Amino acid sequence: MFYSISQAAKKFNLTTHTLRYYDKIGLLPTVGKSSSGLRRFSDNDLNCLAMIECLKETGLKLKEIKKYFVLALKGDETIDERMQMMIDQKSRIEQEIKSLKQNLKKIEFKIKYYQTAKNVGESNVYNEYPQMLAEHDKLFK
Amino acid sequence: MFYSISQAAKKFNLTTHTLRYYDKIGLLPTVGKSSSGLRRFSDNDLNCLAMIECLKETGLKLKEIKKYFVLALKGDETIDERMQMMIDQKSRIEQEIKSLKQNLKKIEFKIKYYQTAKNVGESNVYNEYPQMLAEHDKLFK
DNA sequence: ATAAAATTTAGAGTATGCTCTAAGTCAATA
DNA sequence: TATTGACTTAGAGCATACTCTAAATTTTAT
Repeated sequence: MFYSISQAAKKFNLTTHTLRYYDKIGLLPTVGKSSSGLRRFSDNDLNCLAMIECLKETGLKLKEIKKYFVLALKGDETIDERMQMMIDQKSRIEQEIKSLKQNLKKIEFKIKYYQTAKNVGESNVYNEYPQMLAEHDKLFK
Repeated sequence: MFYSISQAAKKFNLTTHTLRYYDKIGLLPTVGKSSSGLRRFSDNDLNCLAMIECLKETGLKLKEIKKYFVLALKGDETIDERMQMMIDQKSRIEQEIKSLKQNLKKIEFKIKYYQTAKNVGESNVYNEYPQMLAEHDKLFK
């Protein structure tokens, strides 16, 4: 089963422009062409796209993603290297989740701060509420 | 207490170039200048920088961060708007953490897949292990 | 057969966030 | 006093990831 570029784009909420751009930079090395030059996306190409989207969403640069697929194309002797890329990516994601959780706490404090400020009717809560100030310092310093 | 641009940069692991850039785009509206034109970062300015870093790390664009500080400068009548910005940002962060956790699972599957492939001594594990294929489909489709 | 819709290419343009350079000014020290 | 180092500005350049255009070709529908 083959898909046109717009069918493939639709499946991943991308534009055809984006898919052609990915092809151009070598991110889709297995996508074929029909006799008249139209791109034909196979099921395997769609699996690649799913992986591209996954890696993109976790912050991997397109250059790195390309490196991954180029390695995959080389065959079994690159398994170790590809596995190491995924292990590295795993720890980057874990670190990112950790960082987001910490920053979420700061944002939640800000919301609480604004609620207090609204109740008190003034925004200069820091001076009035030493306890809040202490909490602020703990979070932001 | 005041800090030079390089002292401020050091505290936040930024370059002086970056701080001047932030100043230029209006992200540091309260930073003053000495009589001879040198920037003077107050403790409050450093607090702003801490908030800028927090918002940056959670993916907010500099334009939005600027909007936040411009609102803060306007005073109490913008508290509601600023609080809404933080509430919106909170849900974006929560969504982002969710997405990262899902993608982490996919990466972890890939690692497991490579380990299996290594044990079996071939990379075409999908055909040999229908169970793994099913797991792959569940994660990637 | 023909018109409309989809595809192709090369290449230009855009948005974001820096990053660096050049030329000059200012402050501290030997 | 001279030099070193930090600072200033304007503005150019860079990396990433698209995004769009134009002109030509192909496919699909009537």
